[in-house]
Amino acid sequence: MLGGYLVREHNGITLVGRIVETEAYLQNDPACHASRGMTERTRVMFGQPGLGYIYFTYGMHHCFNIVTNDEGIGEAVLIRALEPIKGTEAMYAIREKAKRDTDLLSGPGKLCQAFSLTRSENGVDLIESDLIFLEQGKLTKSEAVDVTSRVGITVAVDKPWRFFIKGNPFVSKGRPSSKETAP
DNA sequence: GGGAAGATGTTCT
DNA sequence: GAACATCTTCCCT
Repeated sequence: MLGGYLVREHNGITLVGRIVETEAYLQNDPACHASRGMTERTRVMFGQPGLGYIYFTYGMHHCFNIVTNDEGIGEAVLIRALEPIKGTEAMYAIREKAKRDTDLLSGPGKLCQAFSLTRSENGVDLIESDLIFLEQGKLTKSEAVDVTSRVGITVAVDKPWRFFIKGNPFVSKGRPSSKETAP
């Protein structure tokens, strides 16, 4: 999934971002919303692969996931950061706080705001939709994938399920949540 | 430049 | 009523 493109048509403007950072959430993973069974909120995660699962958290932020496993299995990949490719002017207009390109999409809450993804887009079919969909892309020769533990969680912090393009400036600044104790 | 805490609403116990 | 897959601001170094 890293290196692919997320395309969003909004108000007649095309926004494109390249996926540079993701996290995996599996069903038997305590940090995954679906680990405690299906609820009203996590229903989409148990749907067919290719759906977009969007939830609201911390009172002011949305997070965008892509459902990955078969129907009946609650697993998804969180999109944590995108590299702005197209429509950056519209992103700046929405995100007034952003001063540089690296401020626009470098975090799950930021990219949802810039792409205008809210709960009303929850459950969208990324394969059928003309408004939100994915395009294929791949890593260049000089790019490498790095892996760390995940960010912003309090359980299963030792699971190395955060994937990102090594050295890419648009990866979020969040540090892995595993406790790094001095040797 | 970096760490700590506040903001704020939905979901689940 | 507590927790939360975060972002921003404020204050310190």
